[in-house]
Amino acid sequence: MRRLSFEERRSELLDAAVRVIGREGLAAATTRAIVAEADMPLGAFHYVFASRDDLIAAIVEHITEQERLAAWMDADTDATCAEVLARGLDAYLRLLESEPQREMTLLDVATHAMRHDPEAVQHQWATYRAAARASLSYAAELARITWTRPLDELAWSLASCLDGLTLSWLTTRDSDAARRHIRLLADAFATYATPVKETTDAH
Amino acid sequence: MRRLSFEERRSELLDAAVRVIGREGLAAATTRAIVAEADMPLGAFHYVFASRDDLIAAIVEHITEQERLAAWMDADTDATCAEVLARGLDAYLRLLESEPQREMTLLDVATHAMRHDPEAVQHQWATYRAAARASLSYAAELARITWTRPLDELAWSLASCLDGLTLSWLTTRDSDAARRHIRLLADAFATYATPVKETTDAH
DNA sequence: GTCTATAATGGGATAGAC
DNA sequence: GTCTATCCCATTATAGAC
Repeated sequence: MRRLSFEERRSELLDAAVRVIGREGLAAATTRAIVAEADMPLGAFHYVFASRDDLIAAIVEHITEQERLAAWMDADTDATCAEVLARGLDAYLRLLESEPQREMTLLDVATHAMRHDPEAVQHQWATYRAAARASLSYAAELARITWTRPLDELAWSLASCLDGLTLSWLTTRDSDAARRHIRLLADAFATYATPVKETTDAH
Repeated sequence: MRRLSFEERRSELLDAAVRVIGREGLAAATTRAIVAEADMPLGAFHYVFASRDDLIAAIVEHITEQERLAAWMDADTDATCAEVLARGLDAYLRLLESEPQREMTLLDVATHAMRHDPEAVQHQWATYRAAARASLSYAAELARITWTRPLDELAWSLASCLDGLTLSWLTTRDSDAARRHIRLLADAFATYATPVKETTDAH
């Protein structure tokens, strides 16, 4: 029918697979379901991917490229460190609430890859950690503070807390409790902030 | 061959299923693989379970009965609140390190059940939260403190942090970072502790 | 290059002999 | 009650027509 380049086909199949997994889970993402979602004939699948396993491996990398902390902090006002962090975490929670399938897809693929491709998972989580690190740096800038503990350590902790927030919200769907938890987390991290000397503030 | 009661059979099949899922993941836990693990003929499966879905649903409940915080805190010394908590969290981490399959099984089953039986997952996480609550109460007793925030709120947060610790350790396998994170968590929760007046200490 | 038709496998469930 | 043999379906992968 229509003529697609290798890359277009690959990309459409990956997107279709992500949609199917989001709706019905990894187990339901058969080659048939994926090509149906992408509106291609079954045979087209193997133009691009050697096997179903091959596609699933590709999904791990495909997902990693997406930023988890996309809509993070806003440079709004003169907020305290805890407020800046709480706002950032709340933005993440709102993303989670609006697109829970996104993170469920992530969990599905991650649990699969933990067994079949551990290195890919470690790489994926390293990406999250880097994002957490960047967010902490940015928060420090906004709140005009510096961190009193190594940024890498705090980033590991923040990434871990985000994992926990994700899993516990997905399982309980208790948004009020999640928001109370966010306040607690923000306060906890703010403990490791100290005001930076302003240049305009010198004596 | 040998004659087993309904309950014995059921229990052996569930245990076998948990072992298979632990080793190879939920997708690999076919009826054939499970009965092979339990050393039963294929037909025996349907003596007990109407279908494979039926067994998977039963696994969720079966797992929930197991305590996640089994080996928690020891009543050892006159420790501070943060120390008691850190020791408890460290005990959990050691359990995780020694039996990672246990938690991977849990994740596999939970992600499956999130789509197919959300209520069962909420029930499972409610159990974890109750265990977290009990642990916080016990820690308060050991460290002779009371909590300055509602116990239920702190329990939700602790359970969430445990979820995060689990997921981030499983994905990174970085035990050193996990232990640094545990110190941070213990300090954060200790923030909400205040010394209780001792009865021997009155006036 | 594209797609249909089919081979080959593996799985859930069950019938029916013992 | 127990287990073997089998049915039937869904799946992956491919061969081969267009």
